[in-house]
Amino acid sequence: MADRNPALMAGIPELVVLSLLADREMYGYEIARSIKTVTQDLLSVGEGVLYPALHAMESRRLLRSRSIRVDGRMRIYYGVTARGKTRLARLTSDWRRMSRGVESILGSPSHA
Amino acid sequence: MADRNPALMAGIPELVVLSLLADREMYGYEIARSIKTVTQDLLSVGEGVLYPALHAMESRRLLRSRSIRVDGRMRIYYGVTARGKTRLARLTSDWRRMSRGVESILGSPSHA
DNA sequence: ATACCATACCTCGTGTGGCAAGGTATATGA
DNA sequence: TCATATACCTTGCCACACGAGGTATGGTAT
Repeated sequence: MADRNPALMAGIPELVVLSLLADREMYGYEIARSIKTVTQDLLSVGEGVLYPALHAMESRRLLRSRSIRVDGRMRIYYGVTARGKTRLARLTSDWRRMSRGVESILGSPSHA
Repeated sequence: MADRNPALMAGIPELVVLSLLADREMYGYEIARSIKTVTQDLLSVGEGVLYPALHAMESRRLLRSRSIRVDGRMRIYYGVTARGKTRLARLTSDWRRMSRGVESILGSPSHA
């Protein structure tokens, strides 16, 4: 995992967390591992970023949570609310727009 | 132009400015306009972001500048240094990695 | 018993960096 | 004379990623 460009990561945790949870409920630790495995280590969201993000998203009503005790360990499962789905759609749109914009500059030496 | 997502824009100005200037020298005001036209309004970097960014990049020796007086108005042309080219390569690589990572999550409901 | 690691949650302090809102000044056209 | 485009600039605020640390449990190896 060569990366670590904090600036480029801004806004990404919210987007990928919403996207993952839209598919199924997950708990924090699981989300962190999922991001690594699904992206094949292209992305990684540390716990110092993930947990505060989850709390912020819950307080903004994008997520709801429920605590479950499994094998003596506590897990907090998160799911996406209706508001969260709307937010996901918006973020996805913003991301694609941005991404296309960047690619249009990276991929075009004007050669004029 | 649809609205802005400040978080997702983080790191982008440095990348696109380096990319544009790698092609040819430009001055600040021109860069701002170019970003809009080249991306067809997908991206926009305001002057409150651009000028501080240019100064920061110059002090980090990624850019060099020269002032020229044209039609009574001053213009400060910026060009990319060798260090800047290295930085551009790095940022481009980081961006593509990140972008692929995000797409791999957005484009894959696990359905498992 | 005693390490040790994986699981599973958490917070705090620091630094980077986008952004709006302001400012200065010149040339041009109405 | 007034507005608009050009062309530069700074300040203050705030969002956010990150590393480094902390708590606690269960299983496994020594």
